[in-house]
Amino acid sequence: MLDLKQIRKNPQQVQARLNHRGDYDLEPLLKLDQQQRELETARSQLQARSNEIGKLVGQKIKSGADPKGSEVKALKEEGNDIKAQLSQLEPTEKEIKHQIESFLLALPNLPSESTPLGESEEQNVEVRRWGDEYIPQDKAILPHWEIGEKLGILNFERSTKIAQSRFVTLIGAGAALERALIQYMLDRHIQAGYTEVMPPFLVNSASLTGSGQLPKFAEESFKCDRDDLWLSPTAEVPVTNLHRDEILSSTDLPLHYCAYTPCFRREAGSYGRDTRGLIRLHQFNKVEMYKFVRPETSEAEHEALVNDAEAILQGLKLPYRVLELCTGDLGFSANKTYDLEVWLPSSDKYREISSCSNCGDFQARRASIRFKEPGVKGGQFVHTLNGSGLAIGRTMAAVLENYQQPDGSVQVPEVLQRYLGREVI
RNA sequence: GGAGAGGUGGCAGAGUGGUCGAAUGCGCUCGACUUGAAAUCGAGUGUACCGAAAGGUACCGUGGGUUCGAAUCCCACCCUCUCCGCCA
Repeated sequence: MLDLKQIRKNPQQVQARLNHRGDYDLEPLLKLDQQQRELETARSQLQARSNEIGKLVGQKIKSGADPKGSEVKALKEEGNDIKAQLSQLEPTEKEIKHQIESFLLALPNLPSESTPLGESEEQNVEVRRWGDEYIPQDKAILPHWEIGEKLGILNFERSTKIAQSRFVTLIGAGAALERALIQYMLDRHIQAGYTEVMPPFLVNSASLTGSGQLPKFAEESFKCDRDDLWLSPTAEVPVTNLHRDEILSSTDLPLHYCAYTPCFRREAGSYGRDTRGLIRLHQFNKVEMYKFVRPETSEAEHEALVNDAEAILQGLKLPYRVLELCTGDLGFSANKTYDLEVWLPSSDKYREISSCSNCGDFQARRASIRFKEPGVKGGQFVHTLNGSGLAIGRTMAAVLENYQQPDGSVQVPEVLQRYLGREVI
């Protein structure tokens, strides 16, 4: 959520930065804000008098005045009069406040100053590449779903029977490989100082609002309708809300978490895209990294976060590149994002496997997560960062494709061998 | 699902119609004492909004209602805990 005070103070500047992201008009918000403040002034003056009357009546009666006498009666009448006026003002003000709130909740984060300008992914900027030497040279490369089905470790067809399309069942070595990837990633991040958490996979509406998925992206998540619970689309949601409505001590910061969770996404509007394989499923596993940090450290923490995600790909010897997203491609809550794209030889291109975002104080404002310096009055919002480290299904796809052998088998990456207990699948 | 208890400041916990934004304790901050620390003593210590300031307003789970006046009374809802049932 953006800071209303900042918008009020520099409307043109905020508007200009929002324009880089899309079509947003702050005019209605500024009008509502103006109205709200006028109403608030009028209302609080009436309330002040009302409070005064309340006290006066109490005093008079206590000091022996006749509760039914004319003096007290006059005060009560004035009190009733004020109440009548307030009953006009209050609902109007409340309604306007709601409108302001809804408006603010629908505005995306402002891009950071350093984010490249652009309208779509075409304008994303490649920052670096790694692992060219590991790109397979073999021409007869099969897509991962064919490799998986041949080896009998992935089954899509039967999954439609169990659930729908866009689900997969992992079998035998496939299931084991998935587990091995999860554990390898968690172990590596824990080693790097992240604290593992395993949160609830169902989250309530307040949590989704706190991290930025609601109200705008309700269509993206599966909902358990009778319970105000949703299937979490990413661990970012529960982990953000681990500290919702908290005032942390500055000595607790930074907080570095990692979490394995399944992720559930409706993928509404992506019909026809990536219909085969592990790339776009309604349910997938992911290991997520998440940081709560002091504002002045968030940029450095962001760079470190990307490096932590890269470390996994490097460990697995999977070729990848790092992109910085342009303003038009930035996610709703992010002010700056690096995407990691892994090499998928079957389609002869890089595909997103991790997204590492700095959200600044955007989520902290929504979820009310502050920190306080001991001995200093007042608190300030933390900065939050999140990054996939990594999406497991897509990593599996990359491993199957990059490690496939001419005989149809798949070499197990060295770092996974001790988890899997075998060298070849 | 059934029965009961309860939701108050960073935490614990008092408060059942008026000077209650809220006792007390803990914690925290500052000061005194001390070589230093502990202990002790003293002072201070919620959040948000409006305002240049003085100051004002709101907030005791949420939303309504009664009243001149509500943390306190009434209604509805939500949540948490305990016991029973069911269950991995």
